Amino acid sequence: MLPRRLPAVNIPHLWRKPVLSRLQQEIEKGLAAAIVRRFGIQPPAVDASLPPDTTLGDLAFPICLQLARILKKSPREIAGALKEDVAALPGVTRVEVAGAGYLNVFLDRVVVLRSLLADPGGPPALADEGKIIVEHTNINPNKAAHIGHLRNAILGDTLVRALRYLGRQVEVQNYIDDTGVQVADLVVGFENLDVPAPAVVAREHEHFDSFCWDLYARVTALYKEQPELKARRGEVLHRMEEGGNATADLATDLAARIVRHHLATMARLDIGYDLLPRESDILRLKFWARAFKLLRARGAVQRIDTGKNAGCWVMDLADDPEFADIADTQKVLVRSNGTVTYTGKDIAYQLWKFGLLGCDFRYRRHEDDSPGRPLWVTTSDRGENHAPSFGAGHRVYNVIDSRQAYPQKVVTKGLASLGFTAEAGRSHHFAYEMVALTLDCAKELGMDLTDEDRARPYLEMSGRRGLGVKADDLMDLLVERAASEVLKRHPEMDRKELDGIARTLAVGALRYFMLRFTRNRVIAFDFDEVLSFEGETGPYALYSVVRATNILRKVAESGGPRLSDLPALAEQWLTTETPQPPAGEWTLARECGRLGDVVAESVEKCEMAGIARHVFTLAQTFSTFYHRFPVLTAADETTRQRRILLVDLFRRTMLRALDLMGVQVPARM
RNA sequence: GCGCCCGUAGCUCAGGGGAUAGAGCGAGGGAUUCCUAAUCCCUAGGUCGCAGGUUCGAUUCCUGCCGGGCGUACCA
Repeated sequence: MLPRRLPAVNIPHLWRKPVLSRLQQEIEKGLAAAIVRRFGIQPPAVDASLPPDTTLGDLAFPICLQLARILKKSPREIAGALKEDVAALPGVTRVEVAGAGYLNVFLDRVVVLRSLLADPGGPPALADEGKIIVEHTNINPNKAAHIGHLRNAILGDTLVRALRYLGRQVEVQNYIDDTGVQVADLVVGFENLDVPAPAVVAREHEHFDSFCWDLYARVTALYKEQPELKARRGEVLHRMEEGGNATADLATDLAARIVRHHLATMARLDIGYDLLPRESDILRLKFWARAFKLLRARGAVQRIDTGKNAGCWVMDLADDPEFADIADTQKVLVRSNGTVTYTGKDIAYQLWKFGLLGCDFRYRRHEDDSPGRPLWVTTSDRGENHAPSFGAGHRVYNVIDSRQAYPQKVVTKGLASLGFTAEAGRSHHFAYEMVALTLDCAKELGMDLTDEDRARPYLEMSGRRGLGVKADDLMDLLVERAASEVLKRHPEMDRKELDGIARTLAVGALRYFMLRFTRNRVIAFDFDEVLSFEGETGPYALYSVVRATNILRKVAESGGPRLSDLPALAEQWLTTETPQPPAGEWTLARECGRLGDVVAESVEKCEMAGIARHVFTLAQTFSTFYHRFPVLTAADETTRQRRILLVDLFRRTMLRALDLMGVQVPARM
C-alpha cells in the first residue's frame, strides 16, 4: 500500500544540528569547497559516513570513489590531493586515505566531548512549524485492547515523544468510533444473549472490556444461527446515528465504559491523550453534513442511480492514477440507506483537523483525566467554557495499520479534491503492518484451528473469532515475570518497590519489543520472544543504565563527586588541557552524540525502530566499556575523572533516549 | 487479475551502490576474590529467493519470475 519510502516528511531545515552532525556538516562543506578549488568541478553531494570502526577514523568520505570516473584519476590519487585541505578544517586533527580511496577524518575528540557534556542527548533545533496532530490508538470501543492495538499506540506515542523532543507542538487524539458497526454488534449481544445488563456486568466483572471480548465473539456466532439478527443490527445502527433514544443511549454507555478500560490499559504503558473526538459528535454536530455540502459543491461526489452502488453517494477515483490499481473505482461515502460510511466521516474529521471545516466540537473534561495530564472529550451537549482550542493543525499523522491504506488514500484525495492540496500533502498515513499470532501462540491460547489455519505461516487476529492476545493479559504476564526476576536478585526487597520495578521492566520489555521491528514487517507474535529479558530487549537496555547509575553512586559513596557535582566537574574538565580519549572510550561518546540525528531521521522516515535500535546500540557499547574500563579503580585520577564523566554522559543520554520510548529507569533491578 | 508489503545465518530480525554483510536467540567453549553474570569474550554458521539488466563496482537500483502475506466492502 505504501510507496517504498514515505514521501519525505520534510523537516524544515535544521538550523542547529547536534554537535557531531554540525561538525560533520562543516567538514562536508569544506571538502566540497576543496574539490572545487583543486579540480574545478562541482562535486555531487559530499556525504560523510561512519567507518567500520573508530580506529579507522571518526568520519569517512567515499566521495573520491565517485570522482574517479569524472576526473579519470585513481580514487587514492584524488584523496591524496584533498587530504591536506581537509586536515586544515576546524575540529579535524588528522586525515588518512584508506581502503580503495576513502578520505577518513579523525575529529578533535576533546572538542566534541566538551560539547556533548554540556548538552547530552540534545535535540537538533528546528524551525517552528505550528501544531502537529497525531491520531493513534483508535480502538473500536466494543472489546478489550489486544496486542495489535498496542503496536499502534506504542508507535503513535513514540512518534509523539520524538516530535516533542524535536521541539514540536503536538496534540494527541484518540478517535472513538462509538457509532460504528462493531458497537452495534455489542448492543445486539446485550439484547439477545443471556447476559446481565451492562451496569450489572460492570459491577460483577473487574474487566468489562474482557467480558465484551467474549460477548462480541458470541454475537458473531449468533448471526450464523439467526441471520435475521443482522437486520436488527442495521436498525440499531440507524438508531445510534439518530441519537436521543434508548438504543443510542445504551450504545453510548457501552462505548464509554470500554473506552475507560482502554485508557486504563494504555495508562499502564504511560500512554495518554489530549483529546478523544467521538464519532457520535461528528454526526450530531453535523460535521458530515458540512463536509458533504463542500464535496457536492465541488462535484467531488456523485449520486449513483444504477448498478451495484445505486442510491449511494460515491467518490469516483477512476481519473486518479493513484487509484489505477483499484478494481472498483467508486468509493461509497453515503450508503443507499442514507447512513454515512467511516471513510465519509473520516473526511469530515480530517478537514476539521486542519481547521478547514468551518465548525468545531464542544468539549468537556473526561472523567479519567489527571491534574498532570488533562484529558478532554468532545461533546454535542453544552461544552465547558474554558476548553483549550483543539484541531486546526498544520500537519497531521494518522497512525493506522496498512490494511487501511486505501481508505486513507481516499481521505487525502477528499482534501485534495476540495482544493486543499497543501493540507493533503501534510496528511501522513503512518502505516505499519499488523501483529499476527504464531501457530504456537494460537495453540497456547487454546484456539481450535482449522486445517486452513494450520497451513498458514501465522494467523491474523480476529475480534469476531475472539482470536487474539489481550493487552492487559500480556502486561500481567510481563509484570509477573519481571517481579520474579527482580526477586531472584533482591530477595529482601519490599513489595511496593518490587511492584514499581516490575512494572517499569514490563513496560520497557513490551515497548522495546513493539519498536524493534520496522513498521513494514508483520510481527508474528510469540510469547517466548516478548517475555525474554536477555539480549536485544528493553530490560537489557535498562540494566546498562542501572549499572551506570551504580557506578556513579559508588563514586559518590567513596568520597568522589556526587551526581550534583558532575556538571561542575565537567565544567572544570572542559577548561583543562586534556589528552584525546582512547578509542574504546571514544566509541561510547560518539554513540551518545548521535541521538539527535537518530531521532530526526526516525521522524523523517516514520521509522521508530531506529530509536529502539540506537538505544540497544548505546546499551551494548556501554556494556563493552563497562567490562573493559574500570572507573572506581582507574589507574590515575585524570582517567578516573574522564571515565566518570563518560559514564554520566551515557546515563543522561540513555535517560533521554528511553524517555522517548516511554520507559523510565529503575534505581535497581 | 491488479496494487502494496515481506523473502538476508538453524530461528527472529537490522542494514543498504563501495572497506572483511551485522545483531539477538539457539549451538560449542571461556570469564565472577574486581563498578549487579538480566553481563562480557571467543568459535561455528550466509551463492543476501531465482534470472536478467544498469554500473568501474549490486545483497542494495531497474525489469521479469518464484514463494508468502495484505488489500482491492454500502466493515473499519
